[in-house]
Amino acid sequence: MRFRSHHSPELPPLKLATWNVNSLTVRMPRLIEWLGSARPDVVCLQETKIEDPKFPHLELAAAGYAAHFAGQRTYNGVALLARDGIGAVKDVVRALPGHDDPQRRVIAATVGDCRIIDLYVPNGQAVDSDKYRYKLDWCRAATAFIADEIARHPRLALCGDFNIAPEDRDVHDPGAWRGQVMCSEPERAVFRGWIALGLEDSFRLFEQPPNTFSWWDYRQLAFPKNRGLRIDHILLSPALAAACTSCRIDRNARKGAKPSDHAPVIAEVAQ
DNA sequence: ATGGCTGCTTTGAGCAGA
Repeated sequence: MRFRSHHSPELPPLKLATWNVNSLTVRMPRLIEWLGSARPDVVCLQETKIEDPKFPHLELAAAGYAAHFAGQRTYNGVALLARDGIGAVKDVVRALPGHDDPQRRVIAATVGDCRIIDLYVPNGQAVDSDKYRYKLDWCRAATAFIADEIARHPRLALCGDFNIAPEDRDVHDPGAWRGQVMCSEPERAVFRGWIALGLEDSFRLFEQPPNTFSWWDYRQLAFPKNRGLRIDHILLSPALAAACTSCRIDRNARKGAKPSDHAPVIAEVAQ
């Protein structure tokens, strides 16, 4: 038998993206435009802030994407978009098993031959707050879920707004942020714990410009001054990491009128 | 200097985000 590469050179790479849109209702025009220009195959959205019956799935279908979602009024809410023709979407999970929680922060599904997990990790507000304890408890439940998913799906991508800046180089001013929420040692230990499950941070597989971030505060001209954090991530299982050809943050999507405070992260995986 | 934007709320000043 003739040698055959695992990857098919005739197929374009699979394009995975994650984006906290901070209200899908407000961001729909920008999302539709961005889908048309970036043409991702799979998109994980966070902070949709919309109830399932009101989810704009018809508009997304018209743009060429099938949508699956787990939403609620006002806060939180996640969605998973799959470009038409990329493969069937199966085995959708809309909550952390065994974790009783009214907040809609997770959706997972198999898209084609890849397992996709979309997380909206709690913000945590401040390290001395109840919300911080909720964040760490939620992350503990997420860790068990992720481990179980990895065991059953070798081709897996863990995407989302983690609300964790994993290292000081992911922070515009590490001194000011030291020990603060999103940078505290217990949160960074959670991130390292997910890496320890065998995942790789796709962003760090490649040379990156210094001071590349995915979130900037709306206030104080933080974006033009590039005072941001890298808190949105795409982690890949070994099978996908080995085939990953790029990862970048689409800073342009943070520009212009009515932006989300987050920019999308996009990773490409050879098929 | 503890604010500063933005989105949401049975519509208003308060919460939450990060």
